Amino acid sequence: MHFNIEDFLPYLLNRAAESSSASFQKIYKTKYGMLRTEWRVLFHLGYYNEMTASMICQMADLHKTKVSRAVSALEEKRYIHRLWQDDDRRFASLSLSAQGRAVYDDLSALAAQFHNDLMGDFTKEEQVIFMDCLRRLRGKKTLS
Amino acid sequence: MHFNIEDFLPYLLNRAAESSSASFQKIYKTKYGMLRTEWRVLFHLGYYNEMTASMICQMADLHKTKVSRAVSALEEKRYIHRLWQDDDRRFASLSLSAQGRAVYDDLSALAAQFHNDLMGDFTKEEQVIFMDCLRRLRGKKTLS
DNA sequence: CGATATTAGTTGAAAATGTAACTATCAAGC
DNA sequence: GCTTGATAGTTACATTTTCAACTAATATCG
Repeated sequence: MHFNIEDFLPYLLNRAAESSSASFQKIYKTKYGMLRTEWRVLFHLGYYNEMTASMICQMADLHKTKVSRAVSALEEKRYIHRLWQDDDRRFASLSLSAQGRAVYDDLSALAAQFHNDLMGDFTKEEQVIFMDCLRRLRGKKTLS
Repeated sequence: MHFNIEDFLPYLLNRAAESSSASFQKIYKTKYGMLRTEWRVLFHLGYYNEMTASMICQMADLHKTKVSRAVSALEEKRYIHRLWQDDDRRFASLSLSAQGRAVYDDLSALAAQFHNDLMGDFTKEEQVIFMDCLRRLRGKKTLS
C-alpha cells in the first residue's frame, strides 16, 4: 500500500483550509480585532439572528469553552447582546448589537466576494462536485 | 450579494479538514505521543529521506519555530537523526532513525488505509475532481 | 580584509487552545 | 421536599502556538 504525502486527504484538506483562511483571517483580525472563533460565532449570529451558546457549539462543532470565551470577547467589543432567559436561567440568548450587525454586514459581503474569487478558477461542474464532497466529508469520522 | 454560512468555502474546508484530521490525530497521538507538526515532519522525512529544517518549512508551509520544536521533540524520542553539515554549519541534515522509520512505516500504512476509507464514498470521477480542486486551492492567496 | 546583510535555526514571553474541574440551574424519581 | 443526575456556561491550569528577538554561520560588497 503506497503512501504519497501530497495525496493524503487530511493533509491536502488542511493545507487548502489554512491557505484559504489565511488572507481572510487578516481582514477580520486587523479590521475588527477578532479571532477565528469570534468570527465564527459572529457569522452564526448574523445568519441565525438568535442562538444560545450551546446551539452554536453544536452547529459549528466548537467546544463550549471556545465559544464561551469568544462570546465574552464579542460582548466586550459590544458586538453582541447577551440576554439571560427567565424561564431557564442557565441559557442566554445571544444576538448581534447594531454595531455587531454592521460588522457582520461588512464582513459577510467581503466573505461572499472572497468565496467567489476562490471558486472562480473552477468550472460550474467542478464547483458542484467539490462542495458536495466537502459537505459529505464534514461530519464523517472514520477509523474511530 | 448573499452570504450563506454553510457554503462559505474556507469554513467548509476547515470543517472538513478538522473532522478528517480528528480521528487520525488520535492514532499518532496515543500510539506515539506525537503532535500534528511532529507527524508532518516525520512523514516528510519518511517520504523524502533527507531534508533540512528549512526545506520542510517550505514544502509543508510551516513556520520555522514550529519545525524547530517538532524536530527537537522527534530527536528526543529518538525518531530522527540530526547531522550538522561541515560545508555549511548552519544546516543540519535530518533523517529518520531505524525506530523512526518503523513508526513511519506503521503510520503511513494506517494513513493510506484511512485515506482510502475517506475517499471510499466518492466515485472515481468525484475523487479526481475533488483532489484536483484541493491541489489548485492550496497555495492560492486571494484578496491579499 | 572588514563591515553589513542574509540565512538557518533557537529561545523566551505572550497569546490562544484544550482538558478537567467547577458553579449554578433545572429535571426526575422517590 | 429532597436526593440524584443532567445541562449551560465559566474558570483554572497545562499544553501549544505565535511573534519577536536572539545566536551563529555564511555571503556580499567595498
